[in-house]
Amino acid sequence: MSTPVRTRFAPSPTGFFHIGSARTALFSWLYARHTGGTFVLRIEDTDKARNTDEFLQVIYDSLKWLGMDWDEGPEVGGDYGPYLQSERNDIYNRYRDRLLANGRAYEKDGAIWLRLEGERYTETEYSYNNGEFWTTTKKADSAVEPLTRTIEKVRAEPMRLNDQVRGYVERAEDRDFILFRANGEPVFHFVNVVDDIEMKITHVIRGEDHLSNTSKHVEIFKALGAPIPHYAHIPLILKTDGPGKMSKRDRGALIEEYRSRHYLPAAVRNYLCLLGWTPKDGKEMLPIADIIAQFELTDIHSANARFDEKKMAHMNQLHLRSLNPESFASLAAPVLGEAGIVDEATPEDDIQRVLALVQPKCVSLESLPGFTKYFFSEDYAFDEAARANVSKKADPKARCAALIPHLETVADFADTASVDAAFAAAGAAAGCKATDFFAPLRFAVSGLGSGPDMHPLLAALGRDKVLARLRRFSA
RNA sequence: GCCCUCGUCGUCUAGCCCGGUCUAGGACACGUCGCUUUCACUGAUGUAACCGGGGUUCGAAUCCCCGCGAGGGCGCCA
Repeated sequence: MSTPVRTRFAPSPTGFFHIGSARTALFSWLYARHTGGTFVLRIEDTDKARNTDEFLQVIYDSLKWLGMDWDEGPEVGGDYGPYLQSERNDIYNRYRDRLLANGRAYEKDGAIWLRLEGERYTETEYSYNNGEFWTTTKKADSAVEPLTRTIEKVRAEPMRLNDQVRGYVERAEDRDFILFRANGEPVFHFVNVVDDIEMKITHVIRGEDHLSNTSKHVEIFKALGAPIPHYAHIPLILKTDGPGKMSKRDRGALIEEYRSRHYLPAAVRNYLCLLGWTPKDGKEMLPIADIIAQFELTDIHSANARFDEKKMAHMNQLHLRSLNPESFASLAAPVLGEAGIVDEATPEDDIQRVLALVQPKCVSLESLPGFTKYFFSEDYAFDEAARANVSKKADPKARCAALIPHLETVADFADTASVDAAFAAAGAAAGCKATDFFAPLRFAVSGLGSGPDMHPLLAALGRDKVLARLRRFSA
């Protein structure tokens, strides 16, 4: 191993934390952890008009929530700070002066431009529609007189990038571009490269939407005489349906949402890994240590992936099930408290017992309040879909009414043999299977179509509650 | 318009680099069935894909070319 790996995540605080940003951060973080390198967080807040402290906080919180700790950056410091671009103007000016001095930059219209090296020629651009200029050699057959302008172009040496994900990519810039705006502020391309140089970043891992920009960045590195880092352009996350990449407005696009819906961060992280990368051993659900151990940039896919909310939910369910009962309870109890299902007066033992009972059937913490309310209250709702389902085979009220006398003979509902006998007797009397009582019974006592296994459910609710609810329901 | 990238079940993907073991495997979703004690659980099972056309080859999902499709970039936004 030559130089130690340094990766970075460089978000700009202009909106909430997007799922695509989260995955970009994740891959950078994973690679740093895999190689024993350093993960740097740098905030690209050069666009003052769009940045807010609130969004900055969202970035920090989301990264922490997903378990991505940064070795250098805001809050933790480091040798190459400051880590907020808004505080690095002296550095940018120094690099600008260097380019001005070595002739690779010049001033025009008050802005600073990078001078490309190569043969120069002029070309006419035509605009036929909305004023955007597209270079073309032949005129379109439009009735309207086109706008025209003459621009200077350059036949520059193309960059030949050996991208870790995509292999060799060739692309040439063909015109000088802006480094500093007329108002004196540096643009993204420039600060991004300068910071990567200053922070000694060895691997730039970012979305494919930057692939075409990379030729600009390489030109800046070369003009500055700095070594070019390794690049890995990862695929984009597309909308579940419809065209284009996922945007902030799409459902499920914001990390905040999963947090507020009580998704397990480990599950979200695990799912994000699966979008664009596959574990070698074929196992999808993996602890983070295994992912870190296996993660290689060259295994990242090159095709874009569509976001699938259902698979994400499934991952969450798998992670939920795999929690030991103590962990599950410590996460679930606050959710019940927040939903008002339990309060300080609720005996801790009751809560623990219900959670232990329910964990094997639980699909999400989000659904847990509705899934457990009937344990703690007589005021539980009856699910209409479940009612329709239960009513298909037989009238649930009649079934429950038929069951009551048999259950009354059972003294203790924890006595499974007696409970079984009661079901058998009821079945014999009604001319149906013992299990035919289950669905109506469950619906009567819980208002739901599913829940814990029948024996433990009856035992947990107890004889009095079960019979009272049955009587009320069948009346 | 120009440039870059990508193209295996509805979705995420394995296989592709090093052609035959692929009548293309897994997962999610969906359908069916079982568990003579049910269900959002669990087990089994089914439907379903190599974008199209040429070429190379005894043989192509795998290599080459051309189409087509998808995504991205082309800002004094980041």
